[in-house]
Amino acid sequence: MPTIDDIARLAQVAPSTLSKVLNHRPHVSRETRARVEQVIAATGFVPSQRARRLIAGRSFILGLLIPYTSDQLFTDPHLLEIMRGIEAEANEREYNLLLSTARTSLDAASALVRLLRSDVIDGAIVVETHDVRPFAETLQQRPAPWVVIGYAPPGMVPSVHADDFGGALAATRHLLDLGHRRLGVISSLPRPFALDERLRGINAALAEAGLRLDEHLVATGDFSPASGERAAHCLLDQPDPPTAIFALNDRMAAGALRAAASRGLRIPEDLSVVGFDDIALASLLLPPLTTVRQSGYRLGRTAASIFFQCLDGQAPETPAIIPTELVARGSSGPAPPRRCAERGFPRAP
Amino acid sequence: MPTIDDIARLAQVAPSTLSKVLNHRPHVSRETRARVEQVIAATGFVPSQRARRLIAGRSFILGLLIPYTSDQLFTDPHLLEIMRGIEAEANEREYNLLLSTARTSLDAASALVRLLRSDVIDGAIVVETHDVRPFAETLQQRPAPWVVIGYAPPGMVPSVHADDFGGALAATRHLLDLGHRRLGVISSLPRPFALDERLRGINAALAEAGLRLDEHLVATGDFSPASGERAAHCLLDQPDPPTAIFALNDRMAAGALRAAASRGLRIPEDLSVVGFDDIALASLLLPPLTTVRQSGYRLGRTAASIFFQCLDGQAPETPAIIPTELVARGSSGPAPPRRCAERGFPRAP
DNA sequence: CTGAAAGCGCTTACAG
DNA sequence: CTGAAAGCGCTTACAG
Repeated sequence: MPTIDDIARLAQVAPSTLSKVLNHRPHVSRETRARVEQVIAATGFVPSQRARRLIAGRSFILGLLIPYTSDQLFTDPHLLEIMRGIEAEANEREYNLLLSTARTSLDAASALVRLLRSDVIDGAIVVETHDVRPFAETLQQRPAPWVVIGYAPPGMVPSVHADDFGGALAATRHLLDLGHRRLGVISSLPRPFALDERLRGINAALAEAGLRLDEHLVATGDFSPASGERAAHCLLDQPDPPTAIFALNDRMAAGALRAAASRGLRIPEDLSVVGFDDIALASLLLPPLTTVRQSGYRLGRTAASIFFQCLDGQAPETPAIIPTELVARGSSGPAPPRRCAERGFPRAP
Repeated sequence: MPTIDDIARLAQVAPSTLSKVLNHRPHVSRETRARVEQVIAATGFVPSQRARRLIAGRSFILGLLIPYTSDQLFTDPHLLEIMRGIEAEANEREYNLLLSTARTSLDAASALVRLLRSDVIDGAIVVETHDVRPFAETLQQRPAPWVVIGYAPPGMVPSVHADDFGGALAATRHLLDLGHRRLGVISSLPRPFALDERLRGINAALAEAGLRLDEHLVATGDFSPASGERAAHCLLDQPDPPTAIFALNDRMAAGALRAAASRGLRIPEDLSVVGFDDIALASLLLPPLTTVRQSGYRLGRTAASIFFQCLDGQAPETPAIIPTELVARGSSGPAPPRRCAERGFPRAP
């Protein structure tokens, strides 16, 4: 690989002059600049980032830290959209994206500190669905700009998250508009902040209608379809079962559809089912799942934008909240006239 | 951040001696080493990678290039498994992973050359489902080790791919064992190499049974569920329709299930459906989809391992072929006794 | 064994 | 405007 000295010799200037041209700095005569630019173009010379970084005192690399606790995250195509969003923004700043995954948040946090210490990256975006405090604590060893995609305690770190509250509010209103009055919910334990927000949204919508959530109608899963199936059975086994089930993620909603099918319940005639996330699966289920969509791309892009604001020494106001959108499909419909002994009638397999 | 000079002063040695300790080099007395190591531990000093890279003449960063033509790839959770596999291997070599996506192969190829030219990365793994030649040509501008996950012309570049042939062979044998004799296939146009291989596998299995693929029973989609649905209808509209449909990816298989449902065909009693990939969706469909699983993690890990062999100057024998596995689920069953006017009987909505 | 010097490929003040 | 010198933070021969 040719160095700046080689090219400078070719262009018959000093390396320092070549450097000025390379960086579009003033104090170079028109003619010199033209000649040098021509040589650069002819040779296709690109200065070594390695040397540049040493001088700049930074790496121009943004870390993306992904703990994948319970590998749930990694079955989530959403993440790829987030990456694309981050990359789009990073490219504009001539930053590259470094990927680091880890099994737990603690592993991710220590990987992050190592990357910062050895100055491989200038800072990071952390995708954290659970608790950002391990990161905050570990990062005290080596402070650097970082941004969380997810929920963080106020003032701890800049963050971006989807409008989980608003999405759940819209979905619940949708069911209320369809005449549903008994709403079952499939939540999870432990419950990430995002699900707290979704539950808040549900409660707010119910309150608007003068209703409140029957705590017997809140079942618990672990985000997996199988757990959603079990939870749906629990709900439908109640003496006064719900006419609609709102599963707080799509995968559990898929399980709920399956539970309904095994009981011979028609969707949406006998039971409405709503999910959250709008994963690729959602539109492929039979019937297609009504759900709440969030834009991973915008989450990523916004997170990166905030990161660069921090890097520039600004203190952006966060959390930034990315809108969500109700996508009404075939799995939700008018509430059945009377819910009673309709469930459980058998059907040819 | 403290530099090696700071720490050397603290430990009362020359920077060059500190460097030796840091890199576990000989010719340091036992006592000096002990003292220096203690200071390093106490200060938590980690040498700057930036300076190291300048000297080493390499970046210790491996690029991962992902063209996402038709964004099909990006709805594929598979990709995340590939990343994890690559990262696992890279970590052992103390390499970091740089992510670069691009809309087309050409964009990706030019991004790759730019990354190489500015010595941000030492080489790359390219996920290419279509044609690697644009990469090969562009890379002549700046040769570097690179490995393809996908199919490549022999001798052009080291590559890794799944055993598409074997997977399709196993799936077809499975259907033949169940008594199916008229097999419909949903393929695509244009057809990536992987699908050619899957078709080869189908033909090989049919040949074993003294059969051959009826070309009227090969329909064409574009990998999307909607296209699979259309293609399935075409197949089922034939005068002598198939008793089993092998869609060459899971998303089209999901479409085929939907087509069957809309015609009132029971799965698998009236029609068997088999997919390929085993995406998360597959086990959630009703009935769960019989399909062929490939391990993204192993693909990634193997690709990285081959990359490092290249980096070490070896010439690994490739393509490496990662096994696939038939996953028999509920969507495939014994062939119906006689296929004739069974299709199309209506059903309560 | 230990340390002073040179150098990796650039950029940044600073003279001329 | 132009270029010689110093320096970013390390490592690598090379003396001592």
